Amino acid sequence: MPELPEVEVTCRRLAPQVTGKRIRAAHVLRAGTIAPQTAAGFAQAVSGRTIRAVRRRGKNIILDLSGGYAVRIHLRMTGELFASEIPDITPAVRVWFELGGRRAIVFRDSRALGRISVGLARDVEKQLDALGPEPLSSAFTAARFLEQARASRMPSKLFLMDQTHVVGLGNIYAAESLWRARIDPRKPVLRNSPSKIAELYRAIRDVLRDAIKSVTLEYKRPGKYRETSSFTHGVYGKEGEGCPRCGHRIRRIVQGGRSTYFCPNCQK
DNA sequence: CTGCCCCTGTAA
DNA sequence: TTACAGGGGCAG
Repeated sequence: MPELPEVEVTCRRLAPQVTGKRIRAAHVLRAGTIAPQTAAGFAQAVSGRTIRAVRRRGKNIILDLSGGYAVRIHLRMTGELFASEIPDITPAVRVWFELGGRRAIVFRDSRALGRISVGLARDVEKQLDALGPEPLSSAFTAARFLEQARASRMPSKLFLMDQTHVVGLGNIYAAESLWRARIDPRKPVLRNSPSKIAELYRAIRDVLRDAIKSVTLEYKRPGKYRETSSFTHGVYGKEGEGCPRCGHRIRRIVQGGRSTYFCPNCQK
């Protein structure tokens, strides 16, 4: 599920339901989900605190708590975070936060790769400062992006995904951004011309904004689950199909151990 | 850079 | 049975 657009929409939908609520208790059903502290230490640290804000930084969800604490949640591959009534404990429920009035926040994660931690807000902030700029904020400028791109020999796709040059892009939206900018994902990023990098900069922002819109619509249908959003993919998952732009067969390769889809004809 | 690991579910 | 999965940390 989660790249920046999905995490953003998760936060937007959670925030109005839990901001201002007090955490009565945290129930950790799988100890490994909490790191680096212990399950008991985590429950102890968050219990009794009030949720002041819900926000996103990259693919992380931050719950700002009273008393100068913050919870950091990373959904990884299959995590989901949502407000609900006291939940049924299905096997994928890893952690849930008991609020007042029979309300709860549930962290469900079938693969159990997601991670939750708590810390002093200033320490959490320090960790987040190590991440690159938010792509839809004013901190992410074309000039900064160009400067970073010209200094890296990484393949263009891995450059987009490593969360230090820009945050929030994962396997799908990195591939889609490159497709829109017509850049070969294997090409060392510094070998792209400045105008190509400028196109990529625009593509990243366009792709993410479009995806947030799609995911927002998707999540609005109550009770309906869908594996993918209505975001129209140009290449992702389309090995062997025709490129929507030029009709050439879309290829699948492996980079950094993960699938990359691209059009070898129009991505140069 | 590649490979391994963390985990589980689902499809080929 | 194997491959693969919208992530990321780490060792070599």
